Amino acid sequence: MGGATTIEGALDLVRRHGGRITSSRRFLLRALFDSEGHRTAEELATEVQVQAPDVHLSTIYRNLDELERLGVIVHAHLGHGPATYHLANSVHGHFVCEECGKMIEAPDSIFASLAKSAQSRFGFSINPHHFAMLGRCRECS
Amino acid sequence: MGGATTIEGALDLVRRHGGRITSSRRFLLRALFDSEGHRTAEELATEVQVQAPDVHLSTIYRNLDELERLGVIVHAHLGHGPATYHLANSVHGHFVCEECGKMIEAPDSIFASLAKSAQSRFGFSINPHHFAMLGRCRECS
DNA sequence: ACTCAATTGCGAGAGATTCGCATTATCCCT
DNA sequence: AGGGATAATGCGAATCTCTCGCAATTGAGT
Repeated sequence: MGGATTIEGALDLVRRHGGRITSSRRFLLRALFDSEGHRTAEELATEVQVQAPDVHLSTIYRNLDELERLGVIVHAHLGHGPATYHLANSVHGHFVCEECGKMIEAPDSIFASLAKSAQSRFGFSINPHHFAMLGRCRECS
Repeated sequence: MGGATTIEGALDLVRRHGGRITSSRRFLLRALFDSEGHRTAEELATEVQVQAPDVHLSTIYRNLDELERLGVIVHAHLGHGPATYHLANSVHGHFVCEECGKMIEAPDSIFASLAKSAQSRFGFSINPHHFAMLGRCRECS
């Protein structure tokens, strides 16, 4: 939610918040919209640099931060490595096997009853997207 | 489970696995057993160094790793900062407010129905202790 | 005591991310 | 179109957390 469903929509959002449209932003958004994958800042930088070799990794980080503040993307931690980024309009939970690293994307509905108990027991509204739920996949159990 | 309920029990476990009883291990275990808190490696090092100033941070990390392999302690990630360590015999889930940082410890039972759905839908056995569940606490909602 | 392997202290290194700063580029206003 | 304010960039250095290599030390069985 929040977010934007197209590159131009995202750029509009940037503009409306006093930001400027730069080519690194355009390239980064293109990389992000290109696939629904979970990619690290480094991977995104590599993709952007195919078209614009001078875009620096620190610029990627700064733009990722800004796009996250604007609600266009979110980042998630799937394990001990670097964070991964993806579009905010396809948020979901993550189950990651501690043994083999396999990742399963889960619809929010699977967290519904946890959300309810956390709310009634602690007044806490969960956001199940940010950190993965670890465990063992079928094969590794 | 796994674990050990006393310092001497933990040291026995170390010994039985071919490890040696050193004073830094004893001091570290004392710090860990001293309180049920969630403490970072750095905090534990500071505590240990009150009694034994020469114990190096890297020694703390190595001993924490070993104690975790033996099942005496576990580490959890409660946010973007450093990992926190605590005794394995008091594992629990963590709800952390994204706004104010407040942390709530939750009994495993609250994850029971999520565990059941993850198992039946994906054959996945969850371990809800490692990464915190983010969200908003009552005050910040 | 003696020996051998486990452990330690120390500093350097690695991985991910952030920061400072001078330079460049975008956008708004004539 | 031209100019000025300021957002954004490139670059390297710094930060934070944790890991590693290595020589020196120490614990524990004989």
